[in-house]
Amino acid sequence: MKSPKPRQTIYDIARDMELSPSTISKILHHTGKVSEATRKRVLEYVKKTGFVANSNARILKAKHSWTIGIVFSDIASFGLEHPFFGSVLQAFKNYVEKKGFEIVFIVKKLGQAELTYYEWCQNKSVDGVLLLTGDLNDPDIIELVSSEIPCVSADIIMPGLHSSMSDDKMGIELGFQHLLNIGCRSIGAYCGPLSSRAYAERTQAFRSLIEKHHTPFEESWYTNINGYGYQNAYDNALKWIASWKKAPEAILAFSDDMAMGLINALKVKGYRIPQDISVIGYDDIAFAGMFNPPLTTIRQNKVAIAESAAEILLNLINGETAEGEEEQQVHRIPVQLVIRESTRK
Amino acid sequence: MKSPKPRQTIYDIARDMELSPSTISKILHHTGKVSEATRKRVLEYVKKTGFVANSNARILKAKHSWTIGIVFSDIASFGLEHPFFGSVLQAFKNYVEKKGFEIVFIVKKLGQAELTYYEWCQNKSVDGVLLLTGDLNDPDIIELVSSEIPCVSADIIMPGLHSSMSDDKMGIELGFQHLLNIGCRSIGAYCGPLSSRAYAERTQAFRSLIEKHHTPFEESWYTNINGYGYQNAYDNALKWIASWKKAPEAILAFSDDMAMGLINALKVKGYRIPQDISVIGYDDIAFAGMFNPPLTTIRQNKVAIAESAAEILLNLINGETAEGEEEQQVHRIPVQLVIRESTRK
DNA sequence: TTGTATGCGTTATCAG
DNA sequence: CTGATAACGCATACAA
Repeated sequence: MKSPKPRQTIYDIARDMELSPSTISKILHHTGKVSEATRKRVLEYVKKTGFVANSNARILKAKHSWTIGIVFSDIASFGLEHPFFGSVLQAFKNYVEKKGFEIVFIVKKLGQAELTYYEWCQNKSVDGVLLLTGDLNDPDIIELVSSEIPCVSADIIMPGLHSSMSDDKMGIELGFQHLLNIGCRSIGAYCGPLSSRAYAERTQAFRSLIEKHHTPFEESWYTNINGYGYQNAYDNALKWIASWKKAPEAILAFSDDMAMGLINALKVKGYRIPQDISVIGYDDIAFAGMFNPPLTTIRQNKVAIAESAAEILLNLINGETAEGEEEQQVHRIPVQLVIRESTRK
Repeated sequence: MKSPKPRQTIYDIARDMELSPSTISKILHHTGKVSEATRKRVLEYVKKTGFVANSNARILKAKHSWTIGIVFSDIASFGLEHPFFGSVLQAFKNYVEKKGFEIVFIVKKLGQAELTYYEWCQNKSVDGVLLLTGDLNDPDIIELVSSEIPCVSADIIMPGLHSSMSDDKMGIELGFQHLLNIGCRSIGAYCGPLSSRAYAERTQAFRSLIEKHHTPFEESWYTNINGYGYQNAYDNALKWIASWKKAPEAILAFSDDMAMGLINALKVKGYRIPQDISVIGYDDIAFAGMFNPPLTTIRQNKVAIAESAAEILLNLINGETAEGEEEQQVHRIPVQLVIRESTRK
């Protein structure tokens, strides 16, 4: 254990340069009037020593932290391992770091004390918040969103909350149309918890397409299950399949892991994919292409979602929101049909 | 945009209670002598208002931050999406949060300034560091590890650096023995970049097993490729397979995504898995069981690795390291053979 | 153009 | 047992 290399302060520099601390500070912040000569001199010295102002002192003084808080409530219970939101977070992180911001996970406790999200953010002087996932009805979320702290979401929609997410109506239409194109007539859907905005919207889009195209439909061809993840999808699919009087020719699964669970359950029940039933997934997670059969799926543009959210948030933070944009924005990012082999030719 | 609810300070409490700020502070920290009566009174009031001391002021004063920095250098370039390290990070986060610590990603810049890892940690008063992945030769890593800041690693081994990782020798032995048990005689290995400690160790273990068991072996049955990820593994596997004079009966792939790439390449080349060639993966990532065929693999205990690393680090931070343990510790976490269907019966 | 004084919110030291 | 005071490192208003 070495002893800490004592960190340089603005006082040290002032002493070394025979100037006052405030002059140094001014130069560092391009503020106030300083002679070109001393500015140059100090800047050189600073560059040489690599001085950077102590972060916590700055934050304390400035009352903001160049930090974005992340709400990643584990409704899906796998947090960072989540195949979709994990990717969005990574892209978001990359983007804001380029702009000089850091990210930090918002938790509900500080040391041993319990705080609400909002209190935590205040306490830490967080500049803005990304709601990656979250429960619309969580009072903590509501408090946070309706506070003065700029928030943006990559998933949920709430009055007054800016957000950026996939065009899910488009996604379901793309999938549905593809199934029609390859000659499937009867189309079912395998859906996750309706408490999730994404699943609710996809369901709505699906039902209106059924109506629009007068596709043969039995109510047992649609189901929404509780819980998340492959295993859960697999277990439920087994029961669902057993409930059919007759199998549909194709199924839209509303996430890739659900599609995988479903397909493996279908196989167990003796169906061949795609010969007997075509299945389309949603997300295009990394594994979709490695699955057997490789999944035809709706690709969400995770990077675009993340960057759009980041841009909105950074504008909000900088007060650069253009005229008329103070109103809630819901950015819809286009999705893309990726045709692989889980749908028949 | 609401106006901020002004945050309560220790002065507000002092005023309300007609006491001095320092008394409040003492009570909050169970330090110094305070009469039981006032202590009770203040504690009640504090609980009622939910006051929590401003984090940045505390850090500034205390010179430490109850924060663990994470080095997640993107040698593998997918960061949070990494199927193995993403899981380890999640488990680590869960563990330290329970103990009242937060995690934060260490970056090489602060605002627009470039810092080394060590400088950044100093600047932020980080209490300790988890090196999740990292390049042994990165001068930044070396500087950090040899500094006074407690560090622990979940992957790399360096003199003086405590670490916690899988028992990879055991893993390869388990896999090798299983292949022997099911009757495979000739065994090859598909390895990733040797600059990674894990791959280097697995290679070593593999080679000594070959010698020990006098297994038939041709040098073309072992290869190590550059780069990471499924696609890379797939592409390289195609070439590798073409280089064989004769195929081995079984292959140890040193990660699950490599196993998947390899298997899919083998299929393209007309081999059946496991009838023609048995393949064992390594990691047991979430998808291993969903793959076709479901992967026989060596399961790394991600949670145990993370928690062991967290415990070591927290002890270091609290100075509770037991006698004799100041020396470098390399905790080896047992792995487990998971038999599925990519190895023949 | 530069320097001084003060406050950000805590905590630790030292009187009272 | 309690309270004033200083200090953490920086940034700003104001004085020189």
